[in-house]
Amino acid sequence: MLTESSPSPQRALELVYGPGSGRAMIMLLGECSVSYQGRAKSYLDWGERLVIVKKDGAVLVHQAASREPVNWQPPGSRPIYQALDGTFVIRAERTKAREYMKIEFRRIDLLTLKVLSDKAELQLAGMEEDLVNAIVENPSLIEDGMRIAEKERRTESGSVDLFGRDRANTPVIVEVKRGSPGISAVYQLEAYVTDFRRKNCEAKIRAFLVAPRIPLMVKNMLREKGFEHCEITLRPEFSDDNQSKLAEWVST
Amino acid sequence: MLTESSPSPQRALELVYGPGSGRAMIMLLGECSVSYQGRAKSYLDWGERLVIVKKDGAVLVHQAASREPVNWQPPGSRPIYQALDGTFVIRAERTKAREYMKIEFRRIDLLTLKVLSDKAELQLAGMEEDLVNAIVENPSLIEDGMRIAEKERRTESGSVDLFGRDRANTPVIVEVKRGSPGISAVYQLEAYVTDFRRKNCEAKIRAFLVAPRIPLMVKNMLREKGFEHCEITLRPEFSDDNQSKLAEWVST
DNA sequence: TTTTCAATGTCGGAT
DNA sequence: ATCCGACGTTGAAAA
Repeated sequence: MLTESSPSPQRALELVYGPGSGRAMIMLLGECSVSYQGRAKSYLDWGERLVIVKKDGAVLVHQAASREPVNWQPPGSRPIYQALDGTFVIRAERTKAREYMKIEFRRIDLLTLKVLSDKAELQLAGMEEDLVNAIVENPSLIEDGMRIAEKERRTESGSVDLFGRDRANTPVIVEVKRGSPGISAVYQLEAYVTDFRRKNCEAKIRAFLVAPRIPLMVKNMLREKGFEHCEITLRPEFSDDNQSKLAEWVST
Repeated sequence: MLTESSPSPQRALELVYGPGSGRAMIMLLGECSVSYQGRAKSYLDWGERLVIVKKDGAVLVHQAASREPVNWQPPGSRPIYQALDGTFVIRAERTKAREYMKIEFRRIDLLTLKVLSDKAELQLAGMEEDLVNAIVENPSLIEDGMRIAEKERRTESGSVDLFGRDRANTPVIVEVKRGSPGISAVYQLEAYVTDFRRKNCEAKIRAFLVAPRIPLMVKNMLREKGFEHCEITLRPEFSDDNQSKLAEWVST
């Protein structure tokens, strides 16, 4: 790790182009301004911020508040550094999307470089796919006698998460949302139902919207269109050996 | 600014609870593991990362790559710090959503605190609203003779960006997207058109989807449903005195 | 507070 | 490469 307080622009240049800097994460604390042009255009006047340059070309400008960077460049940019007129400049260009960002530091309080050694990958549970899989394994969560025939059925009017048949062998489509579904989920169901009826000359089809919680407005729309809904909440759990990690988490 | 290399957990505790720490941004570089439970559940095994704690309660865990933090807590959490068994622990709980995150450091390479002085706000141009306004000012961008009567018309079947009439006085609705629109944009148009026809007993209505670029599949769906589309790209520009900043940007 | 929708969304997977 | 949909989306504005 390499860290230095109040480096001059020249000194900063030496550091960011020094040995091993290509694989290092670079952090700068200081007073800067930021210009961006690409899909949109922005300008951020002088102020103190934290700038992070990652080895994959991601560049983040963080202000004192908010989870989101105020300016950024996604991975894939190629940052270059310059010392100009007593300022330290970072330019990051994304060739793929023709997007440019320029960060100008007129004061650097702290410059840090560190190669991060990190082989771990995030283990994550509780996403929409987990809920879909739970229903596939136990279709009676939706209704007794339900059978799931297909997952991720894609058609020209979009994709539906589950396709199956109920006890009476009536076709059933199921749209699953892990969060609070909006009106668009109803549109999606409706579009698929319309498409199905036209294609299969089959008048009868049932449509379910499954989510942990469904807003009243959405429920009303569903009822109005003759669709059904089903509120299912799953406690997020890791599937297998990660259970040990889970146990650890709960205990502490 | 306060920065220290390889502080002990006890020393780190003194620093993060020291004077002025409440308003400071806290940055930690070191080896940590992260557990999260809330809307989902996750575990991230030991590895070297950058952790940022902001004054608004936002907590970010950044790995060596990607624009996104691997774990985080949104603004509003209240982080607490502990020194336990030779480790330094950050716990951040979001009361509102009942979400918990625990970060455990078994080695801290660098701990930095800094109060960021930053009064600037981002100036941004090129959003969807700018495209909508451009069409309002010059409706012929869509079609000759077009008149816009209403902006942001919201109904129970959703909202449509623009409402107007064409040369023949036929009602026209326009949905505007600044990015590449998905199928859901077509659903939205269709829902509105259906609603309009039912409510107004007026058979004729035209529907436009406007975007810089429209995927083929979406175009096909539009054609199939009798809707129209229009590809418009606007160069993002600041509206007024910010032009000076723009000029500066272009010149450098 | 809840709902709704945009975002320089980002990201991953499938075609 | 484009397209498509999920995301612990986040964030802001309106009801």
